Amino acid sequence: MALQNIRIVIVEDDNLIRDGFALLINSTYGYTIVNAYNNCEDAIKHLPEDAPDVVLMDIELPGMNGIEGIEKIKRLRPKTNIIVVTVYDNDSLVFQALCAGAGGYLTKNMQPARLLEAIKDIQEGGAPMSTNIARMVVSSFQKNRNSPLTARETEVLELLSKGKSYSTIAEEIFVDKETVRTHIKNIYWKLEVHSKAEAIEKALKHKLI
Amino acid sequence: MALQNIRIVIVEDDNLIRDGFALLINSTYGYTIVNAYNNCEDAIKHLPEDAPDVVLMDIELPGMNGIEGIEKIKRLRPKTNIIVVTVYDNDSLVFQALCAGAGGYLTKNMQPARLLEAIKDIQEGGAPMSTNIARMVVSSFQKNRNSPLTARETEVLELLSKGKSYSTIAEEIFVDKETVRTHIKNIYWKLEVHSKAEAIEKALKHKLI
DNA sequence: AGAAAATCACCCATTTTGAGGGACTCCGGC
DNA sequence: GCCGGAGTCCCTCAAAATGGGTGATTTTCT
Repeated sequence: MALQNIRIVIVEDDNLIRDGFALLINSTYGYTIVNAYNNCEDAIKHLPEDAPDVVLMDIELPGMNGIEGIEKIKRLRPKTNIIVVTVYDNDSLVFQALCAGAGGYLTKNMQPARLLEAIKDIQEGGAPMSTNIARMVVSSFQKNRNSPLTARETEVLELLSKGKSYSTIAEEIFVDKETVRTHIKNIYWKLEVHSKAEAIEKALKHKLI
Repeated sequence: MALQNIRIVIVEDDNLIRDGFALLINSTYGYTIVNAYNNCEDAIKHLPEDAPDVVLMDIELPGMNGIEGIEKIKRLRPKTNIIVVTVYDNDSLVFQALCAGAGGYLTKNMQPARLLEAIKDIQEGGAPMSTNIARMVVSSFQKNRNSPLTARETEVLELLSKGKSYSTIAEEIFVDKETVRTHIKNIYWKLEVHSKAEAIEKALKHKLI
């Protein structure tokens, strides 16, 4: 079988970490660091020549940050697999990175060997994540189990959040428009809001829908 | 250090698979199968006595299906960790299961040892997933990179999808209401729709927002 | 039996929406 | 230097949607 050599680019501003990763990866058969940068701008400039299969991307960087970097790289070479490697594990950054196009997310407290596994995993169609990141991602799907809203109210609010009008909602759940109005009035009262936008905002924030 | 014995319940209607899992797990130190059922109803009935830390749940089951089962179990014992183990890997089922409260999702083509890893992982705050499932989950965050909409139009549509009115959107992005109206007219033209609800529906479907 | 949930009704004023026109900048690519 | 896309703003019009108030009946579950 032909050797499939995985071409890897590192973007990381800490020299020690960058060189450490490079050494580890280069000394592994089948993995090659084609280049290592300390900022996104340079990495993007050399993207055509480097032609990486995988980019290991830090988030906090001088100049363009990692999130923007991910976006630009994915726009220029959509097939590039990007794994974020960072110390940050707060919700906002993780979801921003994934939305921008990251295919994996590791926090720097991993064992070095995990890095190699992750590269292999993402090349095989996986999405390598540190345990805490995976949990955050999965949790993001789950609703609040202590919603003040009834099942029907939740259903109505969900349809409302899809931009549907009272009349459309009424048709879809086979009740009168007046009933929908009553449900919405009760929703507003329970959520202590006075408009559709406020209700949706609060519902999303508390994961009621 | 005190032995931490993980209490596990299996819900799986295939006798062969169920007994296989049970044998594997019971023969591993620190893991105990407290009970194994071939349907959700029985598992839920015995939930208080079984007091499982982890439930391994199949999806296709006689009677109540796995999704409903997950919901009920999480409602009764929210701290129970549920791992779905199934042959199905289509988007809809995966997201339904995660929304219902599953904390992990494995497809049955795994190596048996993966099951033990997964149980350990979920007990330690992770979210074990098969590679293809992880990729599906991560992909669900990513937007279509070939949107027909401009950046501004996307921004407007995003705000519209949060239930905001033209005037509110105008205020938030510091332009005139008339400008918002123009953007929305262009959005409708590009998406070939004639209302807010249709636009949002189409945008969500094609992951434009 | 009582409470919570779900259903429908009617009033009113205001805001929002969708569709049709037209017009003016600013900027990047050719 | 010109063209076109993107973004901005303006006007009119009629229909639809929204939010608030008040009240009432039925169903469901405990």
